[in-house]
Amino acid sequence: MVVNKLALSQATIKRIPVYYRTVKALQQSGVKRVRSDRLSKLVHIAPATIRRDFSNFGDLGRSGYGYSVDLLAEVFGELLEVHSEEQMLLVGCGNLGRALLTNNFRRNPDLSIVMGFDTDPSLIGTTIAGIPIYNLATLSEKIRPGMHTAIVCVPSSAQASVISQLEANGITAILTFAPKPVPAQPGTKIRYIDLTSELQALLFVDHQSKLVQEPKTPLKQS
Amino acid sequence: MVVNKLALSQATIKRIPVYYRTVKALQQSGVKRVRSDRLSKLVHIAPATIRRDFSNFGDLGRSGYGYSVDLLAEVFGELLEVHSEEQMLLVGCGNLGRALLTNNFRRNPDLSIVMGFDTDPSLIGTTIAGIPIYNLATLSEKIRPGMHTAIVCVPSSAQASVISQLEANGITAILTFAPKPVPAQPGTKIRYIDLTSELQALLFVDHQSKLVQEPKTPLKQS
DNA sequence: CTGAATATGTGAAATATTTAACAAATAGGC
DNA sequence: GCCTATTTGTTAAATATTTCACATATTCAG
Repeated sequence: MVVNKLALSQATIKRIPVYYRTVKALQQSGVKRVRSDRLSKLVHIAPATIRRDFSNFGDLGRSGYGYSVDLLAEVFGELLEVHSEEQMLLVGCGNLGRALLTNNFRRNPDLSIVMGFDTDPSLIGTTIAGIPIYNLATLSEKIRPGMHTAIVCVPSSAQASVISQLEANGITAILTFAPKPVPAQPGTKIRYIDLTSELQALLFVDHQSKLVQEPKTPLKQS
Repeated sequence: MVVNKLALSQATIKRIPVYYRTVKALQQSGVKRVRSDRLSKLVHIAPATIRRDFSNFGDLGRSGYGYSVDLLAEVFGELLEVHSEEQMLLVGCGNLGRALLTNNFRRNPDLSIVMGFDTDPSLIGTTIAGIPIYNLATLSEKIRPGMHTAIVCVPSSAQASVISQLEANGITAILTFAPKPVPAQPGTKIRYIDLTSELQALLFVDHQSKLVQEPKTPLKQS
């Protein structure tokens, strides 16, 4: 096996896709080399953090030169297994599901939603953006071997049931937009995207920062 | 001013909305008290972390009893300023924008998108889910005083320009789905939601965990 | 009212993550 | 080829966050 298990921190793992996207963009602009401080401005991550992250993957850089963009693209592409297309399924073809099906990660040729599932009879049998929508009850018939990944856009109330169905059918990686945590089987990785929480946390810090900046009702000019 | 500036960690801030949602749900089920270990199972956060988070807001709990659900709901609601409706605008009414307009945080009566902006002539002047869509060029005319928050669903290439327009019109909190970091003015808080990165990081950890679990091609049963 | 049971709040330890700072290595002009 | 300017990789320090463990406070049954 080519890839060894790396002891990467969670923080580093979350940054790998960001690095990958950025060096790919540089590569496509014809840039051949990049220094950690230049990259820092592009990704908003401190140069020292970038260098430390990169050092996990061997000595990628050269003192006094920087990093080869091509090499970085290759290394991160390998880590993310960009060489093989990940065929994913999506459950819940409401507004958000439809938006994701339509968008379908077109910028990333290695990510592709290939089928959708729903329980709404008016959707079953149709296609959205060319992707067929099946009855969720027929999941086990439609799923193809080698599919490990699902995107879940169902209401919180339906989520637990949907996720256990997915697990029963060999899905091990799930991205879900319903914020209700569910007990997952040991082998299953679930990532929750909680838009309301993100927004509320943003509003909270925005308001907090205004509390400090606000002038303390000055009685006189001075 | 009632609310004092609190020195909360970023980690704690991100959890406040989760706590709020959960205690609200408990409250609506008629639950009156909750212990940190019970809450832990609901939110998937360690009991000690919950207690430490809560201790930031004063002595909310009582030994041998737990926490009053009503009190928690009140405290977190106050922190998040749920009493006043946050009127937000959305820029970019493509697939994702349309999905968010249609959904419009209905579960949260205090969050509301009240207008959309786009540059596409075929959208300008229409409504989506009852929300009017205006020409982005007329932002300064349409925006209402007291609006501080925007959701951005435009392509990465348009993002920098859109964000500086928003800043020029008094927007200080921005949630965006375009992953390209932009230089923001000091007072502006920007939160990036990067779906592709989330998905790639998820796939990465899923694959990593399989590398360990995989049996090492056993030669014989034993 | 008493005492056993319970569950908080927190000091201290453990863990995770970022950042500073610099020796060592390389680049590239001359 | 030499020498100076760069820029890495990394050690050590700083910061951030989580978790343990338990003294203390409160509950509630009898």
